[in-house]
Amino acid sequence: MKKKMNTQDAIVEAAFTLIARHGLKGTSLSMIASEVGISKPAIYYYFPSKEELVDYLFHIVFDDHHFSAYFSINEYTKENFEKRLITDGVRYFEEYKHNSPALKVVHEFVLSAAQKPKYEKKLKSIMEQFLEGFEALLSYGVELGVISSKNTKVNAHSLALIIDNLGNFMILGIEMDYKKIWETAVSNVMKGSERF
Amino acid sequence: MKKKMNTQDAIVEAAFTLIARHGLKGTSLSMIASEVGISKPAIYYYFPSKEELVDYLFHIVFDDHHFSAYFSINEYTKENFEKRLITDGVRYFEEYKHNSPALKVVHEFVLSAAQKPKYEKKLKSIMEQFLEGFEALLSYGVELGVISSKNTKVNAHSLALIIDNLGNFMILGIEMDYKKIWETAVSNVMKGSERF
Amino acid sequence: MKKKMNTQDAIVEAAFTLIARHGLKGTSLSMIASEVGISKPAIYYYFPSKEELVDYLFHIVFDDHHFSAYFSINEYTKENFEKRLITDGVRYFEEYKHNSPALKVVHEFVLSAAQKPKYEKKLKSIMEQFLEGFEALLSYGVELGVISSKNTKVNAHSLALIIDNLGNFMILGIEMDYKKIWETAVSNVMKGSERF
Amino acid sequence: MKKKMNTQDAIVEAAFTLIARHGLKGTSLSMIASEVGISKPAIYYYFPSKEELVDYLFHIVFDDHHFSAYFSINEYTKENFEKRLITDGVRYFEEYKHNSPALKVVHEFVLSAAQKPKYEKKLKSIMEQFLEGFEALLSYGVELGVISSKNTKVNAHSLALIIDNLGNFMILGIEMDYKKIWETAVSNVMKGSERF
DNA sequence: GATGAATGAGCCTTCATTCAT
DNA sequence: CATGAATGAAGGCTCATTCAT
Repeated sequence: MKKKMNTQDAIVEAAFTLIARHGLKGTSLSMIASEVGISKPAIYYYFPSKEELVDYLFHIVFDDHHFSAYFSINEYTKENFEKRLITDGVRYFEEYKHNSPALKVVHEFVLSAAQKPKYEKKLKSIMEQFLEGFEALLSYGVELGVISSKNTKVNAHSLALIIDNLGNFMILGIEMDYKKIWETAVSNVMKGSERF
Repeated sequence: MKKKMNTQDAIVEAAFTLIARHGLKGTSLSMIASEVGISKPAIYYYFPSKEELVDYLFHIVFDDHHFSAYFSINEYTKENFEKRLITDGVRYFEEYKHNSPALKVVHEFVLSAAQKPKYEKKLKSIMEQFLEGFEALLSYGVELGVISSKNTKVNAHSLALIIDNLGNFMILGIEMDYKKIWETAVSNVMKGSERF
Repeated sequence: MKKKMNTQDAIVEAAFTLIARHGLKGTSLSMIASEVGISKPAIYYYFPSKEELVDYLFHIVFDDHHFSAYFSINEYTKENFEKRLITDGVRYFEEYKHNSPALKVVHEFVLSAAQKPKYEKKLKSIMEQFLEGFEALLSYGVELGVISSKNTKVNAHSLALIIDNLGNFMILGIEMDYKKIWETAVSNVMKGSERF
Repeated sequence: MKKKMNTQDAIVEAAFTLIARHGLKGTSLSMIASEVGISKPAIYYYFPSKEELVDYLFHIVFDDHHFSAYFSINEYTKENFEKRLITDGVRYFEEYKHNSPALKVVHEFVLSAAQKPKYEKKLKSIMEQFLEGFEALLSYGVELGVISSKNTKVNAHSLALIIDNLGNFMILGIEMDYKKIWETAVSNVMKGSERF
C-alpha cells in the first residue's frame, strides 16, 4: 500500500501512531526515528524542532476536522433534513470506531490545550466553529420549517455536546447504543418529531 | 487552615496542583518536592515510586468522583424529581467552573487511560458506573411515574454524555448557556415536560 | 596535596584546567565530569547549568584579579616608589610565567567578552579599574614629588598597556627581556629618572 | 563593488564576519552556508574540511598582518622619522576602530593559538616578526642618528607591546587617549625628544 | 559546481531512582 | 523522617561530514 513513502510522510505517520499510543510527551524523537528506520537527526532535516513537528500534526489533524467536512449544509432539504442529520452524525462518530491514530491525537491536543496556550486558542476556535456549524444548520432547518424556531442555540449546542462525547466514549470502548442516542438527540430538536 | 499538614498530604496536594497545570508527564518529582519544600528522596519515604504516587492520586480522585456523590437517588421524590435532577446536575458541572485541580487531573487520567491499560479498565468502569447511575435514577423516575418508560437507557446515556461534556467544554472556557442546555436535556427525558 | 577535595572544588579546578586547555566552548561537561571522576549529572548538583558554572569561574578569576591585589598603594613611599613599582609589576607578570590555568582562563574570558555582552561589561570595568589604579598610584607619586605632574593619565595608561601585554606575550612563550622592559617603562614616567 | 563575487570568496568573507561575531567554535558550517546562500556541502567543494577552511583564513589574515604592511622602513628619513613613526602607528591601530572582522579574527587566532600548537608556532613567529620589525626600524633610526643607540631592543619591544595592546583595548571599547599614548611612547624612544 | 538527504558523535539538560547517613 | 550526593538512561538538538545525483 505504501511501499515507497517519502521520509517526511513516514515521519508524520510514525508520529501519529506513536503519539496516539504514548501521548505527546511520551513520544520521543528517538522513538519516531526508529519507527521510521532513520536516524534521529534526520527528522531535523524535515522539521526544525519537535515542537514544529507537533504543530504540523496539529494542523493536519484539524484541517480535516471541521464541521463542513461531515455536515454539508447545502445538501440538506426539507424532505431529507432529519434523515440526513442522522446519517451525517453517524458517519462522524463511526470514524472513531476505526480508532484511527489521528483521532487519538486529536484527544492529545485537546488535553495538552489546557497546558499550552498556543493550542488552547486554536482548539477553542475549532470547537466553537463546530458549535456555530450546528447553529447554522439548525437555523437552516428553521427556515425550511422542519425545526421549531425556539432555542436554536441551545439545541445546536446539545447536539454538538452529544456527538462530540459519543466519540470520546467510543475511544474508551464503552458500549452504548450510539446510533439510537444520536437519533433521539436529533429527533428532540426536530419539530413535531415522531416521539409525539 | 492547613498549618501543620502532614508531609504526605502536602505531597499529594502539590502533585494535584502541578499535574493539573503541567500534566502527568510534565510533572516531575523535583517539582513536587520543591513545591512542598522537601527533598526529592523524601517523597520516596511516602511513595515507593512515582507510579505508585500517581496510582494513589488516581484512587483519591476517583473515589470522590462517582455518581452518588452528586446525585443522591434516595432524596428524589415525585414532586422534586425534575428540579432536583436539574440542580444536582448544575452543581456537578459548576464544580468545573472553579477549576479545581482535581477535575483537571481527572482529565489527565482520562487521557492517559488510552495509553495505560491499567487505568483504562478502572476508568471505563467508573464511567460505566456513571451511566448506570443515570439509568438507575431514570428507572426510579419511571417508577415514580414522572418519566416515560420508553428508552430509559438511551435517555440515561444522553444525560451522561451531555453532563460529562459540559464539564469538558467549561474547562476549555467555551461559552454556552450551560444551565439551559442541561435543563433542556433533563426536560427532554421527563414525561410530558413543560415544553409541550 | 589535595587528597580529599570536595566535589565542587574538584569540578571548579577541572573546569579551569580544561578551559585553559580547550577553551570555553571546547570544554564540555562530559570532559569536566570525567576529569573529576564523577558522572555528568553530578555537576548539576553543584551548578544549575554550564553557564552558571562558567559565571562562577568568571567571578573567582576576577575577584583575585584587581589592581590592589598586586599594587598596594599605601605601602609606597617617596623613597621606595620606583623600586616598589618595579617589583610589584614584576611580581604581577611573573605569575604568568607559571602558566596557571586561571590566567589562561582570564584570556578566554577576554576573548569571549567580545561575543557575550554579559562578560563584556564586567570585563571592561575590570580593565578600567586597572587603568584607574595606575592613575591613582601615579597621582600619589606626583603628590610625593617623585613623578612629574605632566601627563599622569597617559603615563598610567601606558604602564597598564605594557604590563597587561607583557602577560599576553609571556603566555605565548615569546622571549623578551620582560623585566628590563618594565623597568624602562617605569623609569620613563619617573621624574628625572636615572636615564638622564 | 562585489556584485559577482565567486563562491569561494563569498565563503571566506562570510566566515570572517561570522567568526568575528561568534568565535571560531561558535561558527558552524551551516551558519556560513546560510550566510552565503549556498548549501552546506557546497563548502566542501572548496575546502576539504572546516579545519582547512580555518587554516586558509589564518593565512589570509596573517599574510596581511605583518610589520611592513604598516611600517615601510624605506620611507623613513632623518627628517620625518618621528612623525612617520607616529602616523604609521596611528594608522595601524585606527584600523581597529573600524572594527574590521579581520582584526577580530586575529584575536580569535591568538586565543586559539594557546590551544592549537599548529597555530601557536605560526603566531609566535608572526609576533616575533613584529618585534623584529620594530627592532630593525629603531636600528635604522640609530643609524640615521635620531635615536639613541642604547636599549634598542627593549625600546622596540616596548613600542610593540603598546601598539598591540592599544588595539586590544580599542576592541573592548575602552576609552583612552590612544594617539597621545602612542606619541608619548614614540617620543620616549627618540633621542633628545621634546620632553626635555 | 552544487545539493538533497542522511548520519554518528557529542552537547546540555532532566528524570526517576538509590543509598549512606 | 529526611537529606545530601550521586547515577544511568534518555531527551531535544547541533555539528562536521559523506555520498549519490
